[in-house]
Amino acid sequence: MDKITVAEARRVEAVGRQVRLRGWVRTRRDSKGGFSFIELNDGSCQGNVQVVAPGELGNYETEVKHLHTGASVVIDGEVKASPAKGQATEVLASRVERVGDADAESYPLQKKGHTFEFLRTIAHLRPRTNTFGAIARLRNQVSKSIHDFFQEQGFLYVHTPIVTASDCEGGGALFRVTTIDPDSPPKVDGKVDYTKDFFHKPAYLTVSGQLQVEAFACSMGKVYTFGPTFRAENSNTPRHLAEFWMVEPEMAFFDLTDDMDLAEAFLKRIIRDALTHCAEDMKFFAERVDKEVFARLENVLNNPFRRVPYTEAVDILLKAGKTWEFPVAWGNDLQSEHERYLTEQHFKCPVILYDYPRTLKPFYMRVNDDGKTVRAMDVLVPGVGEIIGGSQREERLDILEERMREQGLHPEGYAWYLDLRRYGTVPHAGFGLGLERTILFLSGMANIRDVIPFPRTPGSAEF
RNA sequence: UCCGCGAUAGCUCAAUGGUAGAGCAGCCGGCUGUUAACCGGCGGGUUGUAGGUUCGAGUCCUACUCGCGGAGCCA
Repeated sequence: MDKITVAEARRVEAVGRQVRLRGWVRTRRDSKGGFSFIELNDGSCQGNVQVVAPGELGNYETEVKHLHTGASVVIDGEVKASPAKGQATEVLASRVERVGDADAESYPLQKKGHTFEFLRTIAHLRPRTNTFGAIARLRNQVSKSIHDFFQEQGFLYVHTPIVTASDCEGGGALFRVTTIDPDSPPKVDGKVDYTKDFFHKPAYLTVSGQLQVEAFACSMGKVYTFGPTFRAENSNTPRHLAEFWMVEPEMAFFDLTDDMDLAEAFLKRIIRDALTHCAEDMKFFAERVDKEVFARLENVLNNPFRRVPYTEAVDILLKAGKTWEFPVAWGNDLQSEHERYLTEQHFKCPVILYDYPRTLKPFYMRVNDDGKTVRAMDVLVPGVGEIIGGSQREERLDILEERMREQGLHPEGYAWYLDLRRYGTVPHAGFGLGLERTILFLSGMANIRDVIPFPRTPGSAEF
C-alpha cells in the first residue's frame, strides 16, 4: 500500500497498484446500481481522480452516500484502467474514510463556477478551486524558475531587509513601522518624538531591496534578492497590491546592454519553464481564462526583444497619426496607452525602451554622456505593458551626489550608499520584476488580487 | 485620489412606481458506469445602510459603505 498523489494515480503507469489517496471531495455522483463516483482532488494537479466506491463498503450508506463537496477523505484501493471516457484511470476503493465532513448547507463552494469577486471573499477556501489551485502551482513554478535561473548562472541569493530606516525613494508611498502608542505618542516641540521609537528613528516597510542589494553586488559580483515589497499608495486597480513580491538581480561590471540581455533571457526562461512544467495548468488557463495566452507567450518566447531608445519611441508615437489622451512630447513620461501601442500595435513584439530623460527617473540611474538621458530600461510585453524596469547605476560619486540634490534628496542620508562609490566603485546594473504581474502575464488572469494567496489592497487586509 | 457602473435567496441573475421570481446549490424522492449527470417535489428574502419623494419604492432622489471597470502612481 503506497501513499500516492492524485497526479500519480491519474497516470496509466499506476494501473494495478494498491494505493492510499488523501484529499478533498470535489463532487459525488451516486449510481442506483449500488455504488458512487467520487471526484477526488489533493492539489497535486489540475485534474481529479475518479474514485469508484462500491456499495459493499461497510460505511457506504452511512457515510459514503453523504460525502459532500469539500469533505476530506482517505481512500484505499486499486488503480484501474477506466472503462469510461473522461479519464485514463480510476481507483476502485476498498476503504473510504471520511476524515472531516463539510456541511453542505453552509459550505460556500459549489460544483459550479463562482465569480472571482465572490471567491475573493473566501480567500481561505478558494485554493480548493481549479483556478486557484492552478495559480498556486504556477506561482510555485515561477518562484523555482527564478531561483534556478540565477543559481545556475552563479548568482548569490541575498536576503535584504524588510524594515528600512532610510526614506529611500521619497515620500508618501511608505508604510510606517512603529511601536509608539498612537493614542499617546511621546512628543517634542509638539511633534512625535521618533527618537523614543523602537529604532530611535522613523522606520518603514521596504519598497525595494535595490540599494542594499547593490552593496552585495559591489562585493560578491552577481546577486539577487527576492521577497515581499510594500507600497502604501492608494492605487485601486487590477494591477496594484500594497504587498507584493519582487525579484531584483544586481550585477557588478554589467552595463545596460548586459542588463537587457539578462532580463530577456530571464523572462524567456520563466515562460519556457511554465509551459514545460505547468503544461496541464497552462492548458486550463488557455481554455477557461484567456484564449490568447499561448499565442502571447509564444510571441515573447520566439522573438528577440526590440530595443528602442526613448527618443526614437517618442518619434514613433508622434508620427503614429493617433490622438492620445495624454500628450506625447520629449520629456514627458510615456503613459500606458503609449507603451501598449508600441508593443502591441507598432512592433507587435516585446520591446525594451531605454535612455529615458534624466528628469523622469530616480537619482541612482547612470547619466549618459549627452547629459540629458539616463541608462534606464523598461521591458514592455503585449497584453500587459511594462513588466520589468531596470537601469545601469550611477557609479561616479560626484555625479550621484549631484543627482540626489537635483531631486531634493540629502546625500548625508545615504552615506553608506555613497561609500559604495567612494571605495572601489564599479559599473553595475540591475532590474526588478514583479512576481504577481508575471503571473498575470503567464496565466491571462485579469486581476492581480487573484494571483496572490491573500491580497492586501487599500481598505482590505482580510485573512 | 479622480471618472463611470453596480449592490435583490447560499451562488448567478430577473422583476413598466402597484402582491419579489428563475436557474443552480441544499433537503426529500425517482432514475442512471456516472463525467458541471438527469426528472419531480420542498424549504429558502429586513431587496447594502440611513434618510427623502409618493396613496404606494427593489424601482425615483440624497448621503454613506462595499465591490467592479477605466485613469493616475507604479512593479
